[in-house]
Amino acid sequence: MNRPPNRLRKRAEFLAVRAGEKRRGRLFLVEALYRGDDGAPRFGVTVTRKVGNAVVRNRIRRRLKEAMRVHAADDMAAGSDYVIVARRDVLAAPFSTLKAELVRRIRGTDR
RNA sequence: CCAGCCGGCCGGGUGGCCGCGACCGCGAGAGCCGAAAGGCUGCGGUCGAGGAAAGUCCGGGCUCCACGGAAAUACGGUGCCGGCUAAUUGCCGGCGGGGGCGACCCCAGGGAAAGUGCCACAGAGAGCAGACCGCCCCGCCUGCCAGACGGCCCCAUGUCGGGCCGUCUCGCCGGCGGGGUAAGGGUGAAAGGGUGGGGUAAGAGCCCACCGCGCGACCGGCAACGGGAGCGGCACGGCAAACCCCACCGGGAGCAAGACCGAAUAGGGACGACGCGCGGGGAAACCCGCAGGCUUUUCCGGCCCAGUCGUCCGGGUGGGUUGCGUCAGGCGUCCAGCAAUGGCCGCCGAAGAUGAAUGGCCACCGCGUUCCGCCGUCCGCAAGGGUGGCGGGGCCAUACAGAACCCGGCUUACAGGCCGGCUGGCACC
Repeated sequence: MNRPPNRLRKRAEFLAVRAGEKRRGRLFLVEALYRGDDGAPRFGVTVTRKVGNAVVRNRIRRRLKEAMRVHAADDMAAGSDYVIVARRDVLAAPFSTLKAELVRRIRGTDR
């Protein structure tokens, strides 16, 4: 549970996930795509420049990474990729709210 | 104590739990991902964002490209003088101008007497100077006042007084025409020096004194520049951030530079194997005719008609490695220098990511601010106020902002705070 999940590294990988299922939420949008194998799940974070300057974007990405690592990693389905498109509200939201929202959206497809 | 000026510095700390990246050591030499190149996985230690990492505005290193050297032209940049630096549009020290009582601050600060151009609006006139009002002179006209002369009339008949008319002269008001005048009004960012006196019809550097201005022998300074005997009645407006002239500097692109490793697939080349519809021309390339195929079918028209497989080679893309942090490096003593800076010696080693590490959560302390109480001190008759200390409570725990090849500058943003020097006031000794 403590090991951080694998990350998406290439722009092509992010673009591929855009074709998958989209789940909108108050704090962020989650895109999910089943790759077709049963390898480890991966995730990535997208924060556009519209959200804020570099400090703001870094902080949002780090909070989401930490929330994924600690609370939501085990909820991801094997063989699936997830992209979290963050909104500015992630910056000020309490950490407990953030992790609850993440768990809810990640589990969304599993049923 | 109050008000202010300048310079330098900091940009929360400690701890706990869970994580991330790089390097080094140990272990394993095994497994996993990948076609390959290559990458990942264990344990321990060390290190891990800023004063601006920002804007990407200058300068340099480094890399590649171009180029015989050099110079010139074009284009771009810079622009008081001297120094410093690898270098600059940077920094330091001076000079000049402007502001402030002062500490100090600000300045795109070469040439307008090489030339061209512009100076809107307003105003009479704007670089040729220029008469709108005003002032003055001359001429003419109307009116008024005064005087002189002449004529007529009144009566109290005067060496007196009064009235009317005409002519002339002086003055004044007004009008018209001609001329003088740049002192005044008015316009403007700017109106061809200022003040006073003389002078004049009125005025005017027309003349004089002082101030200003220009030229300037000579003196000081490396220079910018400063001082200045004497001379000149004054001529020369501003804009070069309009063109321009002068002096100096500059080849271009940038780490997505560049170097290396290196697939699948498509395409290129070499070799080999199999194959190439018929006829004519031609050495061949190729051309013509017929046959065949495609264009839904017929005609017409158009197009196609030699490759396929195997091995090897070379280039490029995705991907990966490198470039990549030991340097114009930091700190300190001493020396030279007003300083920027330079030199000697000693010590230290300090981020290296690439959808991009340096984090998440929490506790305590502390800074700040505000309120209450007590104590000291100063002002005050008092009420009250200023200031300092201690104790307690509340609030907040934070600004601007995230390395992306490196370095030196500049500019911009910034909660809160610390230190030093200086100036002007007030009080006390």
